Amino acid sequence: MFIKKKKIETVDKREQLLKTASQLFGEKGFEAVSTRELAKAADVNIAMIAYYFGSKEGLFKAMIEERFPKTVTHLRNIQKQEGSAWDKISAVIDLYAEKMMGNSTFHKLIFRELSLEQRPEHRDIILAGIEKNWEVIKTYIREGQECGDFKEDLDIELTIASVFGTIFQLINMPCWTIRLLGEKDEKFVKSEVFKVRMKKHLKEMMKAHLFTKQYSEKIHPSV
Amino acid sequence: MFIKKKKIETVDKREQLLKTASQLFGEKGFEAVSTRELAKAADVNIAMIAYYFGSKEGLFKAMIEERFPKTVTHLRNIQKQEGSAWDKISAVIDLYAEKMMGNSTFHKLIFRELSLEQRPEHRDIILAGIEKNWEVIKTYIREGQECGDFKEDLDIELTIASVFGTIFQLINMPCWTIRLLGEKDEKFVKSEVFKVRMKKHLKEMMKAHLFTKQYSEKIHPSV
DNA sequence: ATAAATTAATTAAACGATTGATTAATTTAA
DNA sequence: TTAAATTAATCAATCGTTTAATTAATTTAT
Repeated sequence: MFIKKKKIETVDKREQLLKTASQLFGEKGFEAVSTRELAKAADVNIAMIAYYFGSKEGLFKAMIEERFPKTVTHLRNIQKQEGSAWDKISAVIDLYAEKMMGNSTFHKLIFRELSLEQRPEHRDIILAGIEKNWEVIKTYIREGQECGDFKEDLDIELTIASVFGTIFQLINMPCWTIRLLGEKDEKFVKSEVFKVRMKKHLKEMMKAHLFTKQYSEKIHPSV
Repeated sequence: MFIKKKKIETVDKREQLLKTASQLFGEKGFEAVSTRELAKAADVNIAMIAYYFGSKEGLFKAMIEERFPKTVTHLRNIQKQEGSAWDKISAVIDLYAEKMMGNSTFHKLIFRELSLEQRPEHRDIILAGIEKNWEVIKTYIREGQECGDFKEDLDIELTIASVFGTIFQLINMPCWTIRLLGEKDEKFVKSEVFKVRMKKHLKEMMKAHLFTKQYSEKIHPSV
């Protein structure tokens, strides 16, 4: 009943629906967006939601599954490149800063879904996509520990939570962030200036947190 | 039509509504909770929502305004106590860890509201309540800088974002946290064990981040 | 190659259910 | 006795979904 043969010349209304859903659900939340509003914004007839996705819920699920960023590939590419453990952590910070700033409405939606006790099935899909990434990041931290650069007694999991939490807090609540920074326009949170500042802070904080005192003295010799 | 004389002996149904609203809105989100479900869970007639709060929206707003934690008083109490700048930062971490863990459904709701582009009026109420707190925390960090304990070139605002972001990430997305930590039960996120672990991580990270290398050597002399 | 048959895509209209809100009547307390 | 508190019933509006009809594209048969 669903996917069959395909017309080749018409505008892809399925894709329009996915795009609009990501935008509106991200801004307003799943329940706050009606199918009528969504269809109108996507310039598509309401019935196309059922036609392509079965239901509003089905559209939401498809959107998560199809739009979920395949970050694990990028993370593993970092491994292949030469460089110290710190270089890899630094690259991880860059990667997530770029990904989450470049797709902030989608990430709002993802994390909001994780904070809700609705739709546990969706939470499982999301978490399955994220979990693999943590293992790669853990590898890099352990690598730094094994070569003696990083502290032995780190709480690796909560360190990861701090990196994600910082980016999430800043990106997903723009109104919070601009008030904290004394800015006027919420667009600042999407600016290059802010991205550079966020990366700098995270790297400096993580440097201080991860490196042993010995290493810290090596690269920052005291007077 | 709204607040008038008050019975003294009857169960306070207004309070029941506020309590239930905080719980259900926190778990499911504002739009996902119907007035009927809410009234039933509060064991109260639907019409009481309009009677006491005018509307569902009014209940939500009243709940935010009346239940919003008055943290700024506790923060200023920290100032009064004797102790180094670090002692104060440490007390701030303890305070927020306790507050947010002790009232996690409410905080879910607050932060979710900030991530939405709905109801800007509510965002303003929330932010007005938070903003004052930041100023107090900034004072403590500057105090540490002035006495030479803390680094001069800190990004104070983003440091605050890291503390909030870490706690928020861990508390408000329990399913995320237990997957990261390899735990089975979401109740772990509410446990004393976890609270201690979170505080320890945050304090160690902030110590490394805030203190100058000189100070770090003083309290952690190298071999 | 072309007409007929078939299937996919799209539409406007309507479905029953549920939504938040309100009514008018009743109970409760002062 | 009077005003506050509470109730069951009902309101119009909107919800997600479905229908039945139509158009557009593709396949099949000639």
